[in-house]
Amino acid sequence: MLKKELEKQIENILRDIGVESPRAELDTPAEMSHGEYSCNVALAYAKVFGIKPADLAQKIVDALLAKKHPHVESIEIAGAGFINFHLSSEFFVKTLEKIISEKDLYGKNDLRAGEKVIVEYTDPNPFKQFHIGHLMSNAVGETISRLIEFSGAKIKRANYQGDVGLHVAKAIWGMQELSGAMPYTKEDTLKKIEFLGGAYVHGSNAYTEDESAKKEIDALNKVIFEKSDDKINGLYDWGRKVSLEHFEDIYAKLGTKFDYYFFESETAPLGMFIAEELLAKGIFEKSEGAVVFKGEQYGLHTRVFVNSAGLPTYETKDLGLNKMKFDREDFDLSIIITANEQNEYFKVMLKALEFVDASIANKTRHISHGMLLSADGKKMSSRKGDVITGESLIVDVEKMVYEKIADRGLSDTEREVIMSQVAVGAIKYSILRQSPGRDIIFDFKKSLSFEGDSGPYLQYAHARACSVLRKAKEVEIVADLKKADSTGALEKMLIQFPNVVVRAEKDFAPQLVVTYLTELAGSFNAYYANTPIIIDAGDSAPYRVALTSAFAIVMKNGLWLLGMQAPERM
RNA sequence: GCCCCUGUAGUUCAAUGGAUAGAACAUCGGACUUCUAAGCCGGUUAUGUAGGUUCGAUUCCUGCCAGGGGCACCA
Repeated sequence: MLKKELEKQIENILRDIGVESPRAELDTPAEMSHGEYSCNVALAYAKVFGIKPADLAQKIVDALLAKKHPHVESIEIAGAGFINFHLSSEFFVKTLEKIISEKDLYGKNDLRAGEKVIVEYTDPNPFKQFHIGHLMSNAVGETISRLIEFSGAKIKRANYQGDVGLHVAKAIWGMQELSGAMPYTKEDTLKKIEFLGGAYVHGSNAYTEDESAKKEIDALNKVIFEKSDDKINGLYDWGRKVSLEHFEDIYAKLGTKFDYYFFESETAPLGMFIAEELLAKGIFEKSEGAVVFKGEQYGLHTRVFVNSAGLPTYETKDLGLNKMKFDREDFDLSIIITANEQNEYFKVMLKALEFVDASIANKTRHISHGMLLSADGKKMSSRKGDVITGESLIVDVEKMVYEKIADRGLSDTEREVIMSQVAVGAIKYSILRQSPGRDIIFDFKKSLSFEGDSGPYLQYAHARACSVLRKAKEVEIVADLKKADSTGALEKMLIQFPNVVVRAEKDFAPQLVVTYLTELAGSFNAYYANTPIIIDAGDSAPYRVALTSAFAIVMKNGLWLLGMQAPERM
């Protein structure tokens, strides 16, 4: 890699003039006129020599020029003492060649070669609705999985679902109350899901509003956990199955394929075993009839691991879950993605996990996504039933896309496929455009807008490029990089892709990919609007077609990283 | 009360300690006999506050102000 070679060269020069273990890092300047790479070592080390940064920069540049790298066109000193590198047109042509020959592989790196990583995300609960929060977890988790995969690791996608616990008791209590309205087996999934959702809301409201219902639900929770009543078991099996089948439909649409499914009903027994061990060791203690972990001694807070009824809480199940993951495979890294409201909780749970197995705890990392707030800044809640389900959101956006592409001359099947791809792209973009962990103000109208900064903007640029490539084929123009135009903004953007991927992967920052692709699409759109690519392009046509092809590849790879499809027409 | 997170343009968001803080929406104004106008070109507007560290701070540290989340048997 050119970047590393240049960094090494600069470090050697610094060492020659007396800097001990120097570190030189090339940056990508925000301003294109500053070249493709810039270096700030002169500013950092000027004080060591007691000279002006510009003078030190000159020294370094002289040494660099004495052994000039063949891919460097020119080196200049700018600003307070930045060293800016302008790369040669041969370098750009070579990179474009590389993009076209590597195709889907372009932009990959080997930072995590040989590693095994597990990412847990989405985590919807059977008996409850799949709401927009799950959509967010899925979008973030899928893109982080793909970034890690693109860095050479073997990735396993895991989904952890709460099939036991108080929410199940609330739902089953509600099912019994509303049993008259229970859909027949033949009726479609949506009806069943609606019924389940309603049952949960009913049970949840009763739990807070009606003291005797609360007692019944608490008792039911124990019955469910012990599987001691056949009739309840029947309701349980029905609800669980309906939920899980529904979830699979959504995963398919979102483009996620899970390798492992974990259920709380499985993690609870292992968790209980662990909790008892920790209690015996004195790490956990009894308090008011419950088993608790006092986090205060580590600057955290106390949490209940086994409640006074003797049932495991989420805390204990999580201990079992994280142990169980490492029983499956020996992972180098385990990532858990949840909403940011669980940040403090995870600190406590991970602290407790240290006492179970320190190496597992050290390899486990919690990443949070933000909460979805409605336009008035309030939290959307599933307990009150005013939730927007994942499904309804996707369907609403799909309808809009369907209308929009009515006059594109597409077949019905094409139209349906594109509708879904663009709708999912629009939703994922609105989630991934900002840094994960921050709340998202979800304004329906804006999030569903296809103008400007949006998923469809990226997909549209890609579809246009594909359209150009189809045209090129039609008029028999073969891509060829020999007759290069002068290097422009589009070429400069294209060669940055691998650097962006590395940064995004290191920081788990998908928004960097989003921002980059948005700028890249802008570059292509401007190029497209101002440059004849085929018609009236004369001798330049083969190069311009090749450039268009390189753009389409990078855009497609970038969209893949974000978990979005790249339709060839729309 | 204690702990954590966040304050950037009218609004929604970007910005690995670096150069003139970058987009989009909104708004106003342009271009089109051409390969997809979900597009292109141009105008206007921002780092909560007071200090500190640094050659250099939106970024790191401290105080204050404002908003959000968490803090015992939900997940």
